[in-house]
Amino acid sequence: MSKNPLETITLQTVADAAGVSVSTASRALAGKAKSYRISDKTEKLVREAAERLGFRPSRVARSLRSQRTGLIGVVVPDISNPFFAAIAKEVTLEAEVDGYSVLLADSRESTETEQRLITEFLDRQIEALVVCPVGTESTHLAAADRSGIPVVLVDRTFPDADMVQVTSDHIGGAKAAITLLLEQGHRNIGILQGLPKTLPNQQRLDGVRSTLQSQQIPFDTTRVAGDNFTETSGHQSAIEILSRHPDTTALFAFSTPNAMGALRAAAEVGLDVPRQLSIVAFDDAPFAEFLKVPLSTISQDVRRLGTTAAKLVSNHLRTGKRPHQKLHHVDVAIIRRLSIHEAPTC
Amino acid sequence: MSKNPLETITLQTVADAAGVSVSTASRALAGKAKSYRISDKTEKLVREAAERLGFRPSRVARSLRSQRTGLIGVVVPDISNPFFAAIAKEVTLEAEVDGYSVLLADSRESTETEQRLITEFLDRQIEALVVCPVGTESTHLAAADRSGIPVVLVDRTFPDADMVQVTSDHIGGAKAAITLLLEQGHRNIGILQGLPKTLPNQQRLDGVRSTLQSQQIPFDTTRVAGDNFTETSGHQSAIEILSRHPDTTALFAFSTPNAMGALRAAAEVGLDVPRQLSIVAFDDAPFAEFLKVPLSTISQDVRRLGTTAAKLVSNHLRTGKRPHQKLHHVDVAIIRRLSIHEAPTC
DNA sequence: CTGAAAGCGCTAACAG
DNA sequence: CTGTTAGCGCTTTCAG
Repeated sequence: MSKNPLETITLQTVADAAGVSVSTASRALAGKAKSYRISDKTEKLVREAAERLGFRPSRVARSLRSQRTGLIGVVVPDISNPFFAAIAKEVTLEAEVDGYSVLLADSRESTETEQRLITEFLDRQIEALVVCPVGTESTHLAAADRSGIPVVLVDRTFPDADMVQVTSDHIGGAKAAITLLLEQGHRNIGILQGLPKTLPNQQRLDGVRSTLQSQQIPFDTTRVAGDNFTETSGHQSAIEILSRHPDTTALFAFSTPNAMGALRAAAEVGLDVPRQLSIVAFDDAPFAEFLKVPLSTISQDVRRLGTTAAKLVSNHLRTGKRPHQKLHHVDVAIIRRLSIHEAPTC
Repeated sequence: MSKNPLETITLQTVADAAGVSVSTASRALAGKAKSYRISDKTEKLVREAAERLGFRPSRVARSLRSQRTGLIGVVVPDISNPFFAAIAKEVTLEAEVDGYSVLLADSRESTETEQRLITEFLDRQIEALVVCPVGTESTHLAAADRSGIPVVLVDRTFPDADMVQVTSDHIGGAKAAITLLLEQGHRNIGILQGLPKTLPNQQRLDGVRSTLQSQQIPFDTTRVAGDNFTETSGHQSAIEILSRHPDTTALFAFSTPNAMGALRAAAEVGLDVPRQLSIVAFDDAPFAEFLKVPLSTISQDVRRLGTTAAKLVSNHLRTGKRPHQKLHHVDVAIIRRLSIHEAPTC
């Protein structure tokens, strides 16, 4: 081990090289030469020494001293899911602008893991936290919130938690989807739901229910199936609903994968989409229009969700004030493609 | 500001509460009670005090003292791209197992940004770096490599840089794609390439060239077009090749978006896929089988790329030894779907 | 078995 | 205009 101990260039090294004290070196490099009335000559001396030696101040030491790490924590259930990746992207870019770095963690859809990861991040003195929570328990999040740092919840929110939250207009989106189907004469609509426990799922169900009831159409819970936002769940629940209710003429899938599963199921059962079976899905995907049956979607503005969260965090960080508005809704867009067809008149 | 200064629970607080010195408290909590022969009673006292006060050791202080941050940097060109997101995911999960956290950054396909981000990460004393580099310049990466920490390059690698690199078998994949087409009687094959400067692109071209030549078929560079891995590039280059060489019966697209663009072009020109025009694409996508024309693909094992990189890093970190093998190739899978058809006999 | 003290690299209050 | 000193919270000698 011939590791040269001189290898680490510290402020001391620079100060020595410039023939000044560490404090002067620190001030000169921190751009405080003016306010401390350091001579131009000295400043230049220090700057040159630093440059020459390739001095890079240790952010760890700086963090300990200043109690500011410049870190923002981001915790999502699955970073390989494009939806969460997009959110992470926006937060990352916005953070960078303000000189912050992002600590990323993947909770793997586990509340426990999420809790542990957040604790670890707090140990690292993150200055803000953006999380797409898993599950229905929000106490650990509330705890983080009370720790004083900005905390923003995205997507999977908690209606009665007094926290800053950003979410799509799930109720309005579901309403739009159902309205689209009703307009085409559909009355027997199956619902392929995602993770039942999540608020987005519940709100979409609420939207469906209220829209149907406002049209005097009963909301039949046996026409709802599914337990996840996956292709498998979509496939199973489509099979289930279609066999239980052969009169079904339309399906509302709560995610694109759910819709893909439904497409597969329809093909297996021998139903033609959209002539015999219309499909509309929550969530857009870049490939929706290239599908065999271009999919009509209620598209979430993912980037907007991300930028909104990022702005809330950076504003809070800059001003030191919590945002006045707690709940933030981002509009959804209705994208009509071929997968919705007039209801077959039997 | 009634911010209670007692709010931060430090080791000192715990030591005081337990009636011992900070050193004893530190040792008791670090699980070094045995080796320092601390009495069971004292240890319990400290543990209980810590528990009661909700003590959480500051990782910043610990990092400064131990010179170990437990941070791994991950830099990718675009985290919202599922390919890079998958890599980030694997590294994140593996890191977590070893108690590391991941600093994530998005270079936005800019070498400059990448360089700056890496420097910032180095300032934060990351202990390892995983990067999917942008561009053809690898000097800043080599610099990071020389800094002594494990550095692993993924996907966009540099053939002659003496660094640890993980990449798909692009040559073998291209060979497989061309072989598939040759077997179906295709002789006039167009190539829709991606970013020409990147090594994956060059290697795929190499694979195409050598495969054709081994079959005594000339490699005609006028049958190659394209400048990016995007849908737009795929569309334009397909149009270009098809008009320049109307005898083209098959296209090899270097990315899924390239293939999508080709599909669009084919539709515009009035060519039936796959009857009149076969298409095979590098890179798989989860939706490939649901497309109007299910796409045959040479599928990269993205998770494998990620886990390989992650393992290389964690092994290096654990053992302190650089891996013996520098270049790591991950096999590709050939997925036959309907988009390849026998060459039309004219 | 335990405590006192030094120091990781930096910033800032205090003192010229 | 600049230097000395203290201290951020922790770990680890060195002394008992």
